[in-house]
Amino acid sequence: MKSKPTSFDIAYRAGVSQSTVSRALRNSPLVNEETRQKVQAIAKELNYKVDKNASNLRSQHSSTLALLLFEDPTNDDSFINPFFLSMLGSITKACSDKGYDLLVSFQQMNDDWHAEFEDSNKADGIILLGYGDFVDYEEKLIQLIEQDTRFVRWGADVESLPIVSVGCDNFHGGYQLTEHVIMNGKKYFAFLGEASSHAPEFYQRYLGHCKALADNNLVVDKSLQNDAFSTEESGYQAAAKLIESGKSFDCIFGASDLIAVGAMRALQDKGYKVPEDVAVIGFDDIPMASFTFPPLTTAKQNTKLAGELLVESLIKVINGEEVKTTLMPTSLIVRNSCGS
Amino acid sequence: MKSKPTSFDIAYRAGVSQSTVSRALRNSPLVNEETRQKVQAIAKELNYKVDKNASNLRSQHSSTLALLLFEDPTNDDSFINPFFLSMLGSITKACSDKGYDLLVSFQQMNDDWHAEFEDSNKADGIILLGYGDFVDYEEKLIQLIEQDTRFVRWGADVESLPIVSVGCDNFHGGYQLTEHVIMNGKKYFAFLGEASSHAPEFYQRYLGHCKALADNNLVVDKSLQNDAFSTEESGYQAAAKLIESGKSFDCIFGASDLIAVGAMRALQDKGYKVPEDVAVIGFDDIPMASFTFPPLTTAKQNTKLAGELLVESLIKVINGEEVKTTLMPTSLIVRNSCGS
DNA sequence: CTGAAAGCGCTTACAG
DNA sequence: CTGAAAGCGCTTACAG
Repeated sequence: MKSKPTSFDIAYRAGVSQSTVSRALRNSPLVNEETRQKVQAIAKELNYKVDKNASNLRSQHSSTLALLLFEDPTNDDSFINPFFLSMLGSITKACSDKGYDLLVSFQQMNDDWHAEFEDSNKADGIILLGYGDFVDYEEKLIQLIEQDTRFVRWGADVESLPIVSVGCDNFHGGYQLTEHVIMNGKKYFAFLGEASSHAPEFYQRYLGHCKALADNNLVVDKSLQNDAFSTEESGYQAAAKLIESGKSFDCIFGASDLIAVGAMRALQDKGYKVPEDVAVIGFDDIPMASFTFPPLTTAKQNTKLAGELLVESLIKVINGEEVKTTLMPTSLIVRNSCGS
Repeated sequence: MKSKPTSFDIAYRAGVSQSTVSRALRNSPLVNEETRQKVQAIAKELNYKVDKNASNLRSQHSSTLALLLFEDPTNDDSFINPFFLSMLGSITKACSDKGYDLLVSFQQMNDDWHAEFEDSNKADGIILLGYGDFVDYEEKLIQLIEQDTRFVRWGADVESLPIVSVGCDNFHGGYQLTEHVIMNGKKYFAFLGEASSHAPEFYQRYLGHCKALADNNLVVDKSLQNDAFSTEESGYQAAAKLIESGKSFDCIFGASDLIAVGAMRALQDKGYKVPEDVAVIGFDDIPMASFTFPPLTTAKQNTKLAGELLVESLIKVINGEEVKTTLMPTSLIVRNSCGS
């Protein structure tokens, strides 16, 4: 295996100093055009690439962003939530566009994630993506702040802490979705998903949902809210429990599409017709939402835009620019699961 | 912002030399147990993390793997093929398990991907994942070999080159799927997907398909094969063209699930009943396959296992161990789109 | 078991 | 516009 060329090899061939090679390669204005061209030609010929470890070490930044995906340990099968998977896709694309490399890692919620990447100088900053008990999560966020780690996160705004978040208007999404189903004549809503400060996104959706009910003179029946976390299986179980309880309802609002899909399956297994007997609505608009039977009405979170905003915000944080938390709108996607 | 501690800071506090700190932190057997404990305690207290840039530079390896996702530029919307997305998920998990970091990047098929990651010492090796015209792709592979880049790839075996691949038994998968539908009484098969050396995976599926037809005394009608690449839209178009041609057929074999899903939609838009009028089968078993209506019969490629094999194989290649190309079995997933 | 020293391949003041 | 030199923070022979 021939050893890789260094900037000294190029300097030697070009008849200039190594410093000049370094400048020429980075298009420094301090270098003569002719020299620059010669150096670059030789670099190309030798298939030379700057050693990033050396340049990062010297310049103390890495042009690399880290993505930390974390999940609630309760969900321990090996599949990533499809919503986060599509975020992962859009973040990867956004990083390429901005000229950053992306380091991806998984952490369990209970791991000790002392921002290993940033501390070890492998990344300039971190994007946090995942669900988990927010109360536990908040502790970690505080640690990150104390360590001066530069990061942005996906999720609801955390008013009590100086954190840059990018998230969706969950409240409005929940409101809009509920209102739409009310227009279709449904009156008795069940909500599947934790509605507490342990799950702020779900909670906001629930609050929007309740507001829509109240604004339409409908009653919020607390006993029709069952906890569920974002998996199909959990949605199935929660819906099954609801059905067994014997309470009557004509719509199930799944706090996420995965929950809604599981709920729909539970309903159909028990002989209910969707949407005639019970309408079902979800949240996220994951790819499979348009393929369920009937196709799922949901609130779309724009993952492409979210990925771009997350990356752009983090780059600004790294550069010390001022950045504000962004609240993206959701869009109502009407399909057939809500009765039109 | 306080500056990060270095190994010298720890050495000073521990009253030992910096070399000893370095050894203690890497659990070298050359260091006294007591010294080691003291050093590690201080490191923890200062929240010290080894600077990876410096250690990689010095030791000339990085404990990082790079994943190069490439796509045919014809598919230029921002969504990654869901099959690769789930591979991405499993590769990420496999890397964490093996103690490697993962750098992810996108490349267009026509980019100059001179293994930028490896050359720049950011990664010890590369995993190649994507579809594209294989003839173009092969050129790139040859370049990588010439550069002594360590890599493994997902896909069909390339017999002519010394390359480690991990892939599925596409031939057998195509055979098995076709045979199953023949059992269900279908006789006139259309195949949507390029069947040539430009797309070896699809081609193998096609060949397996043809063999199954021949073994069952059915005719292979070449005019019922239409090119398509792996998007829903392309599948829709190819199926629409097929329908317009007026030829008769009672089964469509989509070379991938995405193609099959698009074809199913085209059939239903034209008033055909699936599977009564026309059966549809796909390949991959992407998440949405179980949610289409009717649910799609397909050949499952085990992405979890694939990710693990890819990572393990690459690590072996990096360590100079001998590795062979792996051919994973596919499994027939029978749902309702094939008539039982 | 420990320390002094060299050096990985760059970038960047500093001097001209 | 260019070059000589220092130094980023480690790892690893080498010597003891």
